[in-house]
Amino acid sequence: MKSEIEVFREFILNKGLRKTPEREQVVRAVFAIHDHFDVDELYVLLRGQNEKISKATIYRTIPLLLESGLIQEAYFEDGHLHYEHIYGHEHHCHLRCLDCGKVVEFTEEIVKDVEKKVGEIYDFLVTGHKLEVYGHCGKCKVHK
Amino acid sequence: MKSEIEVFREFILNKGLRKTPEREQVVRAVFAIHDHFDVDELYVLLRGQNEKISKATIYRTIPLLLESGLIQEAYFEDGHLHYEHIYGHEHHCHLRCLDCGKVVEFTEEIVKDVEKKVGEIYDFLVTGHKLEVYGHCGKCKVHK
DNA sequence: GCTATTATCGCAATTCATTCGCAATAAGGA
DNA sequence: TCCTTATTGCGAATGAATTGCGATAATAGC
Repeated sequence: MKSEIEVFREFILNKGLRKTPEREQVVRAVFAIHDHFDVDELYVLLRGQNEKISKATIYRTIPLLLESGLIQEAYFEDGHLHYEHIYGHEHHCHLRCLDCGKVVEFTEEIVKDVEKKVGEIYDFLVTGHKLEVYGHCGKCKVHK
Repeated sequence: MKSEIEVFREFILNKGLRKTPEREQVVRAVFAIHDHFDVDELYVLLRGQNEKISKATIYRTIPLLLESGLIQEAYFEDGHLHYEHIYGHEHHCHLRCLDCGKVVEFTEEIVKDVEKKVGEIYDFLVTGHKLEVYGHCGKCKVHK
């Protein structure tokens, strides 16, 4: 299996874009975080490693990572988007606590069937889905 | 079944808040739009009816509508949140075209089972879910 | 109904995420 | 190595959402 950097380089090449150290630093940072992340976390991480990358460059790299399928949007919270890397991971869904914000990942095969069925009914070429289940986690539901 | 205004009045009363014409205008606008909406659309709609409500008031009313269960966040797009009224409507999911942005609503009972199962496994009191399936619609997939 | 209290309103200013303009830099082809 | 131009970093600009504040108006108590 290709590494994320290899996948990214192929993508850059195919698009006729330029291979730059800044972009690859972002790719590495994204895959160094094994959790959901936002732009600011990437920035802090990279700056902490003495990389002098600018936030604008990170913002400009995000769409490339999305388009190349290395990351996806996970959720919108606290006024900004959060992402997660997906390359090399099996697809999963999120279970979120509405009180404390805790997020648990789970996998559910049956949603694949829903994809297929809905795609046929409405004549869509389905490429994916995002399922978020929410409620109150064990700790928080006590107070309800 | 109670009307949305009645539900809202009960909510306001229970919270010890005040019943104001501005808030109720927002409720009416929200239920006059039978589609997804954003704050600006509410503002334009209300202003077009010669209501002199301010945007700040709409922004301050949105959390009340969310908490009372009259509306929910539908998706984040074009840099801002979009909502939809849910009171009196059966739950539905969204099928979105990644190319033209077209959104189709569909219902899928089986997701209820997923909710139940996941809630038991992770000890969550599940209150709902949001499922978005995406891909390319009939018109757009031709060019792929 | 009248008055006092204070929640809510409108407005303008503020905050914060994200985008953009532009001059300097550097990637990659000739 | 040189040339073209994509990309960078910076700071300014944008735009959604929030907030401070004085004015207004909704309720509770009389």
